[in-house]
Formats: sequence, structure tokens, C-alpha cells
Amino acid sequence: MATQSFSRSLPMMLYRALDVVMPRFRRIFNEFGLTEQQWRVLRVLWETEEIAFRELSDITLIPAPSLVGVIDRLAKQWLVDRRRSETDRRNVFVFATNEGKALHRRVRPRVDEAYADLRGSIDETDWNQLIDSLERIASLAAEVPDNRPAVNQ
Amino acid sequence: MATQSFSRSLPMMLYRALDVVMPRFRRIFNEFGLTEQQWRVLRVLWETEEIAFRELSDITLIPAPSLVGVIDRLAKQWLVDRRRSETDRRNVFVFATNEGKALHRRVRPRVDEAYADLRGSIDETDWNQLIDSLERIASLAAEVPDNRPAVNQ
DNA sequence: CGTTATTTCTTAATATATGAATCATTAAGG
DNA sequence: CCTTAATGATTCATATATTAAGAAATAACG
Repeated sequence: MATQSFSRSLPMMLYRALDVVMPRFRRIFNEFGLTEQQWRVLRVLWETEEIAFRELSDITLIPAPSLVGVIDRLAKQWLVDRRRSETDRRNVFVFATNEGKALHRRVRPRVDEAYADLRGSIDETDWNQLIDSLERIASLAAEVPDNRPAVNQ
Repeated sequence: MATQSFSRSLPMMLYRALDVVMPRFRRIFNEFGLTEQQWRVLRVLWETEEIAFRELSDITLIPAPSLVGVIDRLAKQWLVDRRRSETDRRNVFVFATNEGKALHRRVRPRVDEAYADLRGSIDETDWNQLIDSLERIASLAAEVPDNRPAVNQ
């Protein structure tokens, strides 16, 4: 059946997997008044005292224009802050405030627990196989120029 | 390194795979003035003369509140239309107009070609393995009640 | 040096996601 | 029947994605 081929296409399967996996985590984020993207930022800032805007965008997979707003809203709650580089004032660095770090410490165990649950519900061989397959897909990026929307063209 | 464990978590890997795969298709959709979601609707309507709103939402993975707007915009371009069920006037059926079908016929070969390219860039065993793994993740849905946001609670 | 190109972040416009609430319609129960 | 509960689509508010364009700073080059 042709409809099934659509539903079993790689993109739809990826979306479907996310639809199954993410609600578990979003429930936790919401308990703490965080969105998924806000959590990603805090999660990354937990480990680096300070990080360049662009790098933060790359790691969190949040596009730069979206990240501006995400950080604005986090800053409004005093969970993070920015500072401009002294050497090159085009660069912005983002860092977590003490409140941001404290919130992260409270949320983190809950997220880790949910992740362990998820991982436990899947056969370990399948899990590793899936991660490997996804890694191979991700590695296709370099072969397609202009994947990360370049500023020009 | 802990940051790497974040980037290699299942959710981030899934997002990364989509970030690699989808731009190829979005470029094509945009050429024809379609968004990704609009394409999904046309893609499904191509095979069913008419489909219930809820079912369309399920197959396209577009949440109902979003789908309302997607269909509104498609209808504004006369690519699709709706009609209320006579037997139960709460139900809405969606169908493609002749223009919608014509557009689909023009876009479809380009999308199929891009999909074949993608599939060709991955080893067939890896591909099948990936689809199978994703299928297993998707099958977890039933085990988590209240996954599809229910109307009540 | 001064002009131009590039880089980095930001803003803007439109489309979609998320979560809650609403509205109309139908089903259930007394 | 009539009231109440449940269902299906929609609306609403807020957050984010996408694409293009803008502004400020720096680099490159004549």
C-alpha cells in the first residue's frame, strides 16, 4: 500500500520515533517551567563555564535565529546571561547563572532517570545498532554542501 | 566527555539525522511554494480520495491544532478542500482539488528522485537495519498511555 | 588608509508545535 | 426527553523553525 510506504519512509520514521520518545521528557521539563530547547541550553551550559553563541547553536541543534529568543527568555528568568567578547565584539558568550546551575541540578536527575527508563525498555543490541545507524546518517552531512544554512547564498 | 553524551543521546541523534536529511527535500518543496507539512498532506491525499481529519493528523504526524492552519492555507490556494460529514457533523473530511492533484503530480517525481538519492547514499543493510530499529522505537508508543495528547487529562 | 567583503549576531515575516480551553455535536444515563 | 458526559474540530497564547534581510564588527585588498 502506497500510504504505508510514506509512513515507513525514513523521515516519517524519524519523526515518529521522536513523537514517541520526547513526550516523556517534555513532561519533566514542564514541571520545572522549562521548554525542551531551554533545557538543551542549560544541559550544555552545565559542562562549560561559558560557550560561544555559534557553538551553542551547533551543539543544541537550535538554529541561530531561534536561539536568540531562547536565550532572551532564559535571561529574563535570570537562568543564563551573555557577554560580548572583548577581542571580537561580534562574538557572544553565554553562561549559566547560579540560579541556572541550581535549576539544572534539580532537573537533571529526573531527566537521567527517564532516559535510563527509555534505554531499559529497549534491547541493548538494538539500541547500539540504532545509535550507530543514526551516526552514519549524520555523517552524510559533510557530503551535502550548504547544509547548515550559510549566511550568504 | 559529558557534552558528547548529550550529543550522542537518542533524541539528539534523531534530531541530527533529520537535520541532515530534510533540507534536501525542503528545497524541492520550496521550489513549488509548499512547506514540508503542506507536502505531507498532499502526499497522503494523493492516495485517498477523501480522508478524515483525525486520520490525516495521525498519518502526517501533524498535531490537530497545527493541521487546522495547514489545511486553511492549502485551501486558500485551492489545493485542498473540506467537507463536513452528513452522518456526524463533528467529523471533517479533507480532499485534494484537481489543482492539488496536479501539483502533486509535478512535485512527486522530484521527491522520489531525492529519496532514491538518499537511499543510494546508504548501504542497504544499514538502511533496513535503521528502519527496523526505528520501528521498534515507534512500537513503544502503546506502552506509554496518554502519548497522543488526549482531550481530557 | 579606505573601500569592500565576510563574519556574527539579530530582527522580521510567516508557518508550525505545544498545551490549554472552547464550541458544536453526539452519546449516555436517569 | 433532559441533563451530563464525551468526542471532534477549532481557537488561543506562547515558543520555536524557516528563510530572508539587516546591522555591527572585523578582515581583506587595492
